[in-house]
Amino acid sequence: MPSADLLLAWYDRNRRRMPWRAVPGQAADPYRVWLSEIMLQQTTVAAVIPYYEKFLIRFPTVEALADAPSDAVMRAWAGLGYYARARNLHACAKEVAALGAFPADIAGLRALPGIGPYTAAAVGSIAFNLPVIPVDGNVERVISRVFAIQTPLPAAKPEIQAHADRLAGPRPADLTQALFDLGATICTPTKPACVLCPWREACAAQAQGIAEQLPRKATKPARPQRHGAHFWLTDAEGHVLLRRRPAKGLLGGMIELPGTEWRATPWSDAEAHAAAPMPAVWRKVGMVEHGFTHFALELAIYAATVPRIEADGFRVPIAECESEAFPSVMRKCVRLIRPRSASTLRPSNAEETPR
DNA sequence: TAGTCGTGGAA
DNA sequence: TTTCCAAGACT
Repeated sequence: MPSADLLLAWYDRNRRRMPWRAVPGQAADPYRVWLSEIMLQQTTVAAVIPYYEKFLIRFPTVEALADAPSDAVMRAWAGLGYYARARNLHACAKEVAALGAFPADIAGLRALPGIGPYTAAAVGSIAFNLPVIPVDGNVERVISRVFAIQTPLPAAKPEIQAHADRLAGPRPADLTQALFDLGATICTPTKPACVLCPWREACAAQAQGIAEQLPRKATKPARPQRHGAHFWLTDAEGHVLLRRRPAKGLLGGMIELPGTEWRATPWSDAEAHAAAPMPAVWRKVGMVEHGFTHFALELAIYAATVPRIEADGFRVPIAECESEAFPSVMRKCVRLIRPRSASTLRPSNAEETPR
């Protein structure tokens, strides 16, 4: 059985500094812990930091976030991905503001939008010092190795959770962050630094020499290819036509150039012209490629200028479209047309212009 | 429960 | 180049 005290001693010597972490000895701010945990879902620390800093300046408290217009939240999140997180973040802030404070128990946290079993345990342990262990990718890897679990993921999750639960106990906030740090710096996916590991003596995988082969994972299906066409339509006054995507589903609530559906077969020029927002002399500008988690996307980009735009959507001055809530794939499309816009690729710091 | 849902950097 | 991966939630 691995020793929590051993891990905590290692943590006290090696704790990593991060913008959302409390200074040793001081209480953590539940708002900051929660905000960081939502952003860190399936997202690297490096990608999160600039967004976290920006959110904290723009929305210093959960009340400020709750009172902000939805479009301001989506713009601030644009580029970070998994946009349902931003919608749930805003909804959660409203509920917490109405409650007066974050719930200090697992059931109360779990009932909030965007907070699942992992995040409830993470916020519970880090912000409220509840004796629980959040099981994320790091903890899955550490537990799989320490106990030499051969069951492939995701089937092994219950087994891993059961082992993790038994580790809970002393200094919950530090123990949780110690496990994160161990997984991030020592017990890494490839080439784990077992020689430096505080749990080396207790690790079954290390004893068997199979640490790097764990955790085992079920093979994933191949990503299909999809195709679409999107349109850069400008008018004589220097406006461009944009659209807001449906509130739910892929890139829900985000802004896009008007376009076709994304299907398995490519769009011919004739098909694309027929699907354009309005008749015009369309010129093919180029192609944009983008990889999503479960499919690869190839977009043909067409451009045209007309005297007056008459189509569904809304028009914005071309120079101001940088501040729109574009997901990355759409920012790539815009960059194809306006190469200079690359400097504002991510994250957008432009002023908000509520509509 | 198995899919859906982004992104960019590392391997 | 392609694949893998990162502090998962929701349906």
